[in-house]
Amino acid sequence: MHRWSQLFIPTLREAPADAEVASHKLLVRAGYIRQLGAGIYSFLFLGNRTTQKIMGIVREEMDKIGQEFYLPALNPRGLWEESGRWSLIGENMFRLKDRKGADLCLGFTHEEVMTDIARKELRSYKQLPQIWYQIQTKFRDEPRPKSGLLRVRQFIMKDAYSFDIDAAGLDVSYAKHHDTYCRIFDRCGLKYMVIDAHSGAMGGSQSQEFTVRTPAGEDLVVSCEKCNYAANMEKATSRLAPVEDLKPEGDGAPLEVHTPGQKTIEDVARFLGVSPKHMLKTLAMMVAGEDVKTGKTEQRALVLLLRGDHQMNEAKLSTAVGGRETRPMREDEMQEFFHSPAGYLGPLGIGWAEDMGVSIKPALLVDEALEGHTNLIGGANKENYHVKHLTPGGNFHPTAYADLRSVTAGEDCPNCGAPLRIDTAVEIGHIFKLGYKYSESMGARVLDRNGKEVAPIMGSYGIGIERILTAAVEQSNDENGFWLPPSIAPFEVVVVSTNSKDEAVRSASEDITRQLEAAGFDVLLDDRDERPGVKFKDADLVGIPFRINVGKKVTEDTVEVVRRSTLEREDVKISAITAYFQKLRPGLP
RNA sequence: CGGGACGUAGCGCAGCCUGGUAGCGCACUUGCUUGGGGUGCAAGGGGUCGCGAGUUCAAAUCUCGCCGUCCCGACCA
Repeated sequence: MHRWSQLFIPTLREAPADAEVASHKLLVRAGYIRQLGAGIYSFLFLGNRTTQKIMGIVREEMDKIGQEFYLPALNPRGLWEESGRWSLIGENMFRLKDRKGADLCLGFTHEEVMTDIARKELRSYKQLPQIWYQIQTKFRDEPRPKSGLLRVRQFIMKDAYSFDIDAAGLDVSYAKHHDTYCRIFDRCGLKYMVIDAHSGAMGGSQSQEFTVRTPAGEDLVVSCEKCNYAANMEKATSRLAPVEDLKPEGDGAPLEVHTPGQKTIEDVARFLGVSPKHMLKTLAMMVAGEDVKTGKTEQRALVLLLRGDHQMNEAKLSTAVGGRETRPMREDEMQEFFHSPAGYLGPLGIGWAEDMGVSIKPALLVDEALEGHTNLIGGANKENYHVKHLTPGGNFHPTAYADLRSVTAGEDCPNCGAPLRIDTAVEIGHIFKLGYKYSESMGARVLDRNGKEVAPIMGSYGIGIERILTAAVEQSNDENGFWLPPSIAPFEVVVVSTNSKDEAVRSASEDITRQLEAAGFDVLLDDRDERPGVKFKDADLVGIPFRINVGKKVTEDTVEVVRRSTLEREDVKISAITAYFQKLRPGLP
């Protein structure tokens, strides 16, 4: 029997001053966690119980599709050099040296280790598919740990890796994970969204994130109220309201107009009496590229055109340039390439590259929203002048069209046309078709049906264990505390003995606890010699979804059941208490 | 890494400007009291004032350096 009086549950009346988000404040106050350093937390009794329950659910569901491994956190440098990530990841990886001076790192994820096992052991398509997973601690030297458990440097992650003989197989493995993740998060009682995600510069064809809406989140999620469209900001698109192009003046040839001192889009639009929608936003960038002949890294000029009222999205730009690094062009570089001051750049009169391949000519990327539009207004590449009648594909020729803009709230859903909303959210899971990146670079090969050597195709799939807890707390809290879904709460029921001096109350509390435990419930008995008010406050704080108040009414065989989420109270006969909770199962809210 | 703030008892804070006995609330210990929403009274315990140098007769307080934590930004396979 779990007696509060014998346990270590250090609740606090006040939250630490440096806690900002609700989950951080409450998990500390409820005695779940204590901070050891920036982004490093200890889990105490209640916190550990909860993460164990979460891991239990994850394990049960993952075991239906895969096999659990236990892998080293300490990894030798060589392995990570093979995949290229030793240098690619940079400062975000914890590195150390052993006594002999050999370089090691602490596992960031486990693609390398899993692929190493695969390449040493897998020989034939007959051994595929394989799904291997682990639930272990990951280390990341985050530049800025923050928000309690949301962004930390050491955390538990369930990560899984699939190996298939072909893309069709990967589709199956991916779908299995998708369904398993839905079951896991359903069982954890979370209200989550599955969103299309940016696959990153690492390649990979498909990727979805499982996210939970909360103001504490760091991801921006675009979602449709009507249909199930949802996507990461880095990936989201929208249907734009039609824009009627400006009518050409005269013969429609490019026409310079004097715009003295008008630099910003808004200034110029107002000055000329047009909407920013008819303006071109011109962004000059430098992009890192490699010279084919010399192999040297060099900078290349890149100009982006967006509609005047649109915002450029860096992740989309990164995708458009194949993951190469970009940065804004400096003023002196603008002079060099365009002989134009900032604020007056435009696409006319410049020899743009014909394709995105290596070329010494600057590239012109035009946002898809501008495709087909005519008579736009942009800079004239000279101070105090803009140009009317600019038409992409007409009087200037883009190197390519690409999706470069960020969606804004209220634009139309690309599926159904209903308005889109934008929320912050916490990422709790991510599934990812990796492709051949690791199997190729690390030399994993199996023989296919025809005896031909091929690289297996991989997927990787992660779940942040603590983030499930954090998201659940963020989702269900008030100023007095929080309540967890029964499936992941440290206890399902707390029995509050309101008067420890009253023998009838005391023994009834014990009986009820014993009964419920016998029926398989996780019960915490608050038998402390405290005033009822103190116990009620603590019970409200610590995340347990149900409370039984045992008080004066024991003489009438009655106790009070309080549902933490709604604070609804209900009198229940002691003799019927087990049946009462059994009826709530398994669909406890 | 850039900008800002903070570091005094377990937690929350005052004291610092203007140098001189380290203080308050909660928590903790003991006794009494109370017993359905952090009960009341009384008596106690607990501090290298983040660390190190310097200035001074004297430093929590002034100066310099370091360390740590938080917030904004950059970053985020």
